[in-house]
Amino acid sequence: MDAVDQAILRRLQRDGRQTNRELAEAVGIAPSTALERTRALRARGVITGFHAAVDPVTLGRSVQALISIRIRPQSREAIENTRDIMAALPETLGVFVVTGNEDILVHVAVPSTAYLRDFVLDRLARRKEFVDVRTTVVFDYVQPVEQSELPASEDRYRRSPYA
Amino acid sequence: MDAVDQAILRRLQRDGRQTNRELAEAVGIAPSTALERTRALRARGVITGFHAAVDPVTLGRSVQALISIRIRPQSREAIENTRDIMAALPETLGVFVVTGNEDILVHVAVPSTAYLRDFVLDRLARRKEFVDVRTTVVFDYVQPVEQSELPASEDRYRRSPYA
DNA sequence: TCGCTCGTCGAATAAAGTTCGGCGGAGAGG
DNA sequence: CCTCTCCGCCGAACTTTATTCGACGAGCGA
Repeated sequence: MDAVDQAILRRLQRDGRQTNRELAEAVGIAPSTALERTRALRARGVITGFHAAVDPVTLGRSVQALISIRIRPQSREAIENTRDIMAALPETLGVFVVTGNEDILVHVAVPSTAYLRDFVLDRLARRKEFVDVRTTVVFDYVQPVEQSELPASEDRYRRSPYA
Repeated sequence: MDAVDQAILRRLQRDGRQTNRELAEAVGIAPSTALERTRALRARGVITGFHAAVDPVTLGRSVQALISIRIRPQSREAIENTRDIMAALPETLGVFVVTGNEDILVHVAVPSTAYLRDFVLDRLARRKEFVDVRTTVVFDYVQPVEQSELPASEDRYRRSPYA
């Protein structure tokens, strides 16, 4: 993970479809080397895949929400099952398994608040293992286009630069 | 947005780097048509971009958290500023602007719990416009590889199939 | 200093993206 | 019911790109 790898990672997060030549020139190496570097990043598991980003609004899903769910019994099996079931729903954008009062947080995108109400009341609140379901409307959700390197580095790696 | 467009969207979300020929064959159209369809999806804003997905753990960021922040004064300006500042931090994976007790939810990935503590205490809790900061550890975060179409369709579009 | 190793390079080859003229089906108007 | 028009689809030609692979050279250990 030298500076070149970081530059490649940064650029591929911004645009995963730029040509290999373009990428190579931008980071200052030969195309064949860029190809090899990118392959290595994939092989090492740093890059897990390339995906098209879709705008939910253009698909008629303009309402987003975060749904907190408290699950009882609080067993590994129950929570992992719920996580997978929620992730498989077409409404779901993401699922967090969290500490705190609630066990799971589900990020969904739906067409309307009426749809959201029916979804929550008919699909979630009815389940008896969900002892508490709380819904929060999401006004805005932004994701950085790139997941940059942390300021801490070298010998201070894994430690905080804010201490 | 016919069935072919949906198939293209589904496949490109799974793998944004498959060849156009492969995509064309899979959805049953000519490569030139697949290219035109994909272009149209981009032009219409359905596809907003192509991005490499990066695994935070391989970059030494194995701890994830959700940080709830209550902001006062609760002005549009203060909240939008905070949203943008948080999104620009290297630790940040995503920012939600939400209803409820808190105003903003920040999803971060950091190297350790010690790093998280310093980040929260030194970078966030010190700000006087943040009147409440609560941190929740994320055990697991999963995202569906594809954002599928909702069951409701045709004349029932925008309405819930669960009513 | 010598020899080994590994990353890099660049040219050759294979494969893919891209363009564009023409074809054909669907729908509107007569 | 017929005909005209329009639009999307197709496929071959062309351009650009990805990919392979043998060789070079810097860095390092012996």
